[in-house]
Amino acid sequence: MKITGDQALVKKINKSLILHTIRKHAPLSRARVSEITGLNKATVSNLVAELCSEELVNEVGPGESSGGRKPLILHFNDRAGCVIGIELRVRQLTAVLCDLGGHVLKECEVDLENHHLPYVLEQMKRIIAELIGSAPDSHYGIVGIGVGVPGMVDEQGVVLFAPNLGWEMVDLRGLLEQEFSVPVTIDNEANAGAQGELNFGAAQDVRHLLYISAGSGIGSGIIIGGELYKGARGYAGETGHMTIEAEGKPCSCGSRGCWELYASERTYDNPGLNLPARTTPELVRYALDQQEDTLRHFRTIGEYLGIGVTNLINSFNPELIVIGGALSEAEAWLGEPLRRVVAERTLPYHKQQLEITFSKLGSRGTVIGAGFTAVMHFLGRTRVTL
Amino acid sequence: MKITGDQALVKKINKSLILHTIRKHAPLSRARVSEITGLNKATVSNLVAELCSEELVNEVGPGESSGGRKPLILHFNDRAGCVIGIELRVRQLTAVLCDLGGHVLKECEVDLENHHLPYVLEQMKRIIAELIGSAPDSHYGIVGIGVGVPGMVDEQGVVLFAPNLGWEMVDLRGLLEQEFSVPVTIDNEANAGAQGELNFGAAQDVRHLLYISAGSGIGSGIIIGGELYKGARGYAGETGHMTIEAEGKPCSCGSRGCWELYASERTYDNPGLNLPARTTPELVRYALDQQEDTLRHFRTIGEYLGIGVTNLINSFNPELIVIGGALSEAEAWLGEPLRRVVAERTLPYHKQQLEITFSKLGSRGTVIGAGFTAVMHFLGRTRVTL
DNA sequence: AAACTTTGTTTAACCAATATACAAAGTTCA
DNA sequence: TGAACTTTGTATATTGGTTAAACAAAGTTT
Repeated sequence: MKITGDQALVKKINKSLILHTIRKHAPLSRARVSEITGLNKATVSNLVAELCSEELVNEVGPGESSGGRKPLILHFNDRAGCVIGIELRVRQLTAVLCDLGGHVLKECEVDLENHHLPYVLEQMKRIIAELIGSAPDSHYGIVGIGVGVPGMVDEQGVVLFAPNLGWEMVDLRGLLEQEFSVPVTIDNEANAGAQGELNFGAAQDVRHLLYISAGSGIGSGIIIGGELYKGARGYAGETGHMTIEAEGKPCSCGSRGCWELYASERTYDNPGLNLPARTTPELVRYALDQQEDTLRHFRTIGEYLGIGVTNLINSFNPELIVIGGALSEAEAWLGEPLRRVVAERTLPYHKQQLEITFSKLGSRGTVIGAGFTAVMHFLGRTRVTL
Repeated sequence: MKITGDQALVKKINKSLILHTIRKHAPLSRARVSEITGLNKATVSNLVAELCSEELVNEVGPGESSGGRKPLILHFNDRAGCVIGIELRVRQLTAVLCDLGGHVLKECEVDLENHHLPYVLEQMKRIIAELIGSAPDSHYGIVGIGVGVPGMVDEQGVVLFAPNLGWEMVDLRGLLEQEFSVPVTIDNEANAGAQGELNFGAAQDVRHLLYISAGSGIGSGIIIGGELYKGARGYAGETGHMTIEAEGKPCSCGSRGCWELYASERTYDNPGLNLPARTTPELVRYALDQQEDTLRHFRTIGEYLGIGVTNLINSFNPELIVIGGALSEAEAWLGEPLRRVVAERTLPYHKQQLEITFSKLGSRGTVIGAGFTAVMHFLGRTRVTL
């Protein structure tokens, strides 16, 4: 049964529109909301009253007059509730407590000793419980938990396959919802990162974004029309296994010449390179000391990143590309070769209008994005397409 | 100013829903429409009455009773108007006159002697005028012209770049609208093909479709959520220039190792191959005669197609992939190697749920799709996303 | 202090969907 | 055969949302 139109829907659309207008443009008056949205002043007044009584919006007193009656200033009430954002990584678990505005209230980290599901789940539950315990009192309390995991996730929040954890078909959402009785959203780590940059980082208000998470592998978060695109079964964006050398090195995925064999931290293990270290933070320090092998290798990685990025540009024609993940810390050395290769290899029209930047949120992008996914899930959004 | 909700919008949503329900499920009764859409019977009655008086829907008399009063059968009125679909190719111009149901009423073809804009435009105008002249009388007359061109097109219908025609920045929509005073839609040839398969061919009711047009080059039409995805500037889907060999053959686009150098008709010119012909239809005949070099080459093309298709699967995770374009005529020889390579190279979860088929509409897919784009533009569609 | 501006609310009107009742036209089964 | 049931489609009154217009409140300008 499809979605039909009735008055309830109209109200939902307009209320959602007003809520998100206030969230993005606060502080502002009812009159300004009416101007921005095109809704009648009376409609705005009514719906704002409801939003206020739902504690999602606050009236914080009069503002400056612009030649008439003083406006009553509205704010989105960041403190109406809290969410928990979690990033599950290979060696660590990062978790944050955020308010509805995405402000981090508390942060913690645990090292993981192994990847057995019961153990990892135990750690997650412990850290979540701890954060929930330290959450400030609020009208809605904890409204959701968002998790970013290094693997493929379907629409139901089942981790289909996470090679770095050795997980297959883990119903992570079910397990966490059962424990905490709040809505849980599970997302691929790159998708969470994309959400973070889209809402708080380098990609605010971008319609078509490609977020590339380059770390121990490569994954992409694809935002189309302001909306996360997950594909038919939820595992779009597995770009690390894009072939860039038809007869290249064999990959653990069963294919050959995969992009991430040439442009991720997986290259560090290559013995021929003579690298003085095996982790990005260490190599960054060597690069700062002008260590030759490191500089050369970063240049190579940058160039290979450029090849894959070019492929994605040709397919998606995004407005903006954001490079995130552990490798983004090497921006200083990757940026030039990456942009050079993209400029060399893309079609002329792409060059003019495409921007490539590195993550603004750095290593916290994913965990903030995961949390924010839960916020958006709580607030909802109803829109019309013509 | 954003889209707001009011009663007019509600009506638009429901009317659009009913119209498209009838279009897809006809013949059917009002009661059935009410069931399918979830709308109240009275609402359906009212809106169907309007659609009838607008001639978009016809009541064609009573149907079979299922134990009660006989239903009054409704049809979408294919004959309420006509559209013209045009496919502009390198050597030819194909045009069809279609009714609103996508049925071809008349078809013609012109050979092109050169690609100078004035000459091509002259031919297009002549052929369009001829088809308009032969259109049957109908309530709305000619409601639009849809064109598929081998190049990149922006949202305004400007052909940004069409290397095979030597065109740059041609405002084709403007030129045609000025001449004929009906809405004109211009689309990339692969996008038009995707629309054709989506509505009439191998991909009916698929939500996420990837249509790959393999001919003199390779282009892709990307359907996301049932909607054509054009990217930030309208040139998403330029997948032919995806790198599959980082240091491969240089391409005329300025890059190297582009997919279409290995998996399109561009391979035919490679002197080392010893091919007995240089066009797909001829080679198909040789393949039918078991000509060895031809069979081997088709196998190679199929394998390389598989590599690129794998890349796109990893990025987009579509529900269905349809291979169209001139090379689809060689399905018998391309299918096995293509599917084999995809099976070898994709991640395990992709294999289970992905289908790869070849175009059902064959060479007419593009021109029908182009026409149908004009139909959809005329009918409009208003929907809600939660 | 009078005139004008700006903000936000109140009022009445409008209109689309809906539930409900109902009419029309069929089938089923004793 | 005819009474009971089914199905289809329409008519009616109600509901509940947006809106235009008037208005009230609170400021600025001259």
